Amino acid sequence: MKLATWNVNSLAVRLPQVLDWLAANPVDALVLQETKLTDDKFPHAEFAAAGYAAQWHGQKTYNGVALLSRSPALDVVRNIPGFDDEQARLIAGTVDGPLGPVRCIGGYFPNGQAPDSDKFVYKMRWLDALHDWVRAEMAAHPNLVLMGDFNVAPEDRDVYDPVAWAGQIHCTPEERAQFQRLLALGLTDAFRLFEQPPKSWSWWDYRNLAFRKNQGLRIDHILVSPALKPRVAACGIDKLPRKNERPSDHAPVVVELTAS
DNA sequence: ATGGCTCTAATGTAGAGA
Repeated sequence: MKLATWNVNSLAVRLPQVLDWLAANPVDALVLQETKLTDDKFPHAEFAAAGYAAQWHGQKTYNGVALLSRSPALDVVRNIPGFDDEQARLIAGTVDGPLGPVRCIGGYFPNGQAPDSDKFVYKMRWLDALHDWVRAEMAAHPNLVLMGDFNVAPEDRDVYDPVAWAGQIHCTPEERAQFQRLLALGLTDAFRLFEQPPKSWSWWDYRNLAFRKNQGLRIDHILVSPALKPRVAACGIDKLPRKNERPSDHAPVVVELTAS
C-alpha cells in the first residue's frame, strides 16, 4: 500500500501535473495541500475519471486540502474537531487497503511567517490542538498516518544552510519541540527509517535558482503510528515533478507499507 | 542586497508563501 503527500501550490494550476503523477505513481491515497480552490471548484470529476475518489476542504485564495483515494474514504473529518478555524488546513479519512483500515490525516500546517508574529502564535495554537486531537485519533485508529506540509524542518540536517536558518521560521526551537511532541505520541518519521541521500529536501524556493543549487528544506513529512512502523517498506521524496515546467515549489513524499 | 519567484485577487498592485 502506498500513500503520499504533496503541496501543489494551486490545484487550478497544477491539476495536469497531479493527474500525470498519479498515472505514473498509482498510490492508494494522496493528500494535497494548498489547493487554493473553493469547494465548488474542486475537480472531483477529473480525479474520478483517473480512478480516485476525492474528499476536499477548501477556501478562496489560500490553503485548501484534499484526500484522494482508490477506495472512498470513510468517516471524513474537515479541520481539527473542537478547534475553531477559519482556515481550511486539515482533512482526514479512513482508507481501506490490504492492511485493513488506515486512518489518513492530511494537514497544511500554518507557515508562521516570523517567530515574533501573530501568525506564529496561531501556528503554535494550531499545533497544540493538532497534538491533542491526534492523540485521540491514535487511540481510536491503530493504523494511522499523519502526513502533509508541516512547515517545520525537524533537525539541522533537514536544512541546506542551518547556520543561516537558525532561529528562523520553520527552524525555531518552539516549532521543533512541537514536532518532537508529535513523535512523543508514538509516531515515527517514516523518511528517517531508511538511509537517505544527504541534502534531501521536499521544498525549494522558487527564487535564486534554489532547486538547481539544491538549496531547500525538508518540511513535508509522513509520520506513522506504532502498529504501522514495522510495515514501512520504503519512504522517499520524488524530485521529478520539481523539474517540470511550472512546478510546485514542493515535491511529493511517498511511503510504502507492506501487509506482512 | 531583507530581494530574488509564483500564486491569488485583479487588470494595477499587494500580500503571502517558506
